[in-house]
Amino acid sequence: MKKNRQKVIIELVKTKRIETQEELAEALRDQGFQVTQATVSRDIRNLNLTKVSGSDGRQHYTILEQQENTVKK
Amino acid sequence: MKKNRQKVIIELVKTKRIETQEELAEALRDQGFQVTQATVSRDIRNLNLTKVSGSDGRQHYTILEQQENTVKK
DNA sequence: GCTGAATAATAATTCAAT
DNA sequence: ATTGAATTATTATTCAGC
Repeated sequence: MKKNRQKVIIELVKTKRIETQEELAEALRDQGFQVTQATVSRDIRNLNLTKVSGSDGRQHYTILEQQENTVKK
Repeated sequence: MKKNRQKVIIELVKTKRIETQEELAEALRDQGFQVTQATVSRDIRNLNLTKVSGSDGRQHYTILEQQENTVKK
């Protein structure tokens, strides 16, 4: 189910250095979840993950704490 | 100069709802900065901006507070 | 070192199916 | 409502020039 997968995604992002959505999709497949990049893209949106560029220049996905100042609806 | 432009970028992101880098580039051109998407991409990396997906589904760029738990070097 | 044009790589969406 | 395949849109990078 979706919720399950998303829980794993969070774990993965926290532990591994995921640099692309394909990479994440692969990692998920390793865990037994058969997903494609399309789905990962949607999960990422749902979970509010984003690519951040570390000071070293490499980019990777991270969980994003909600920190909005401008309205959102 | 670069620093100037980046200051404006932050303002723009805070005030307007910038959804793509092209959009940001345009906004900058309105302010008198002649830039292309390539440069904006680099600025965004430098400033640690990222696209976040608001609860409503729309995505836009935001300033990202550093909130890393996993190592970064 | 900073930039743009062109390109490559990546991510979001559409559309159909379930 | 969720997903994948294919497509489109967007972003990152390369390469050359300044």
